[in-house]
Amino acid sequence: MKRDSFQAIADPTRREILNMLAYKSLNVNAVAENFEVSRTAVYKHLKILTECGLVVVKQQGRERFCEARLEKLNEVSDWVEQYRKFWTDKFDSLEKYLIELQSKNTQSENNITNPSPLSHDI
Amino acid sequence: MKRDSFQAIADPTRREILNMLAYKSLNVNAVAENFEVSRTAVYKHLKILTECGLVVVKQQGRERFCEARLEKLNEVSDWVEQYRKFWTDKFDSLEKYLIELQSKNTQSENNITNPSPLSHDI
DNA sequence: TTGTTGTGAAACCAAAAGGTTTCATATACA
DNA sequence: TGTATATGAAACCTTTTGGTTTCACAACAA
Repeated sequence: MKRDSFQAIADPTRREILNMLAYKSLNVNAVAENFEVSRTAVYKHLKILTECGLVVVKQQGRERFCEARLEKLNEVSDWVEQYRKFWTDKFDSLEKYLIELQSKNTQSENNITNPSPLSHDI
Repeated sequence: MKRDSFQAIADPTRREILNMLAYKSLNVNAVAENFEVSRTAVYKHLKILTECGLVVVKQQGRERFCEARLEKLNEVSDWVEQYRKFWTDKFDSLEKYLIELQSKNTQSENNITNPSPLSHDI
């Protein structure tokens, strides 16, 4: 289906699911209980979240526990943050933010992830 | 239609439009010229972006200049940033791990592409 | 005036999204 | 064993999405 995080979080139910799973894993039924819509509908949302990596599922007996992988949101964060300066009115704040970002980047220059605000990796 | 920013940026074409308008205003035709799809299709995207306030239109003669209002993205930013710790913490752990690893074996730095082996249990 | 340009809107279409009900099946438990 | 539970999948439906072609019209330019 080639879904991405942007599409996944466009739906308010899916955002709520992510919030619900942020601090504790729940099985499919437990997630579904929190919504008006049917279990099957929630299951489909979970499937979409799984497809784009925002949720992983771990089988445990007949239950399947859903776990949020919120670090996948960095794809969205990176895109949005490149425009942060447009709503951060005080230049100081932006400067501070950039400095903070810069220090992070230099610390990790020799490895793994591309820290560019435009990167869509991992 | 009660659209929100989350839905607006779910579409890649609309994200590209926003990027295009980030630093300069363009009239409708000028925006449309940059895309494969028809002017009418682009116009509809612009309408959606206008409806949720991410773009404002200023008439000038027979032309309508589209201006990005990227500060409206703070709705998205606020939501995403509340979860930043979920990937910043991991990143920190990875950094520590790599620094430790590098001090023992410098060659290993090229092999690590995914921080998931270091996942915290939440 | 006449023709060209920039734009909005209408009618239409196929596919995707989000939902439902129903059924199948594997696991747990009395 | 037999029954309840947790889940996945299929079939189906309606609305939304993203696109098209076509037409209307105001503003500009010759």
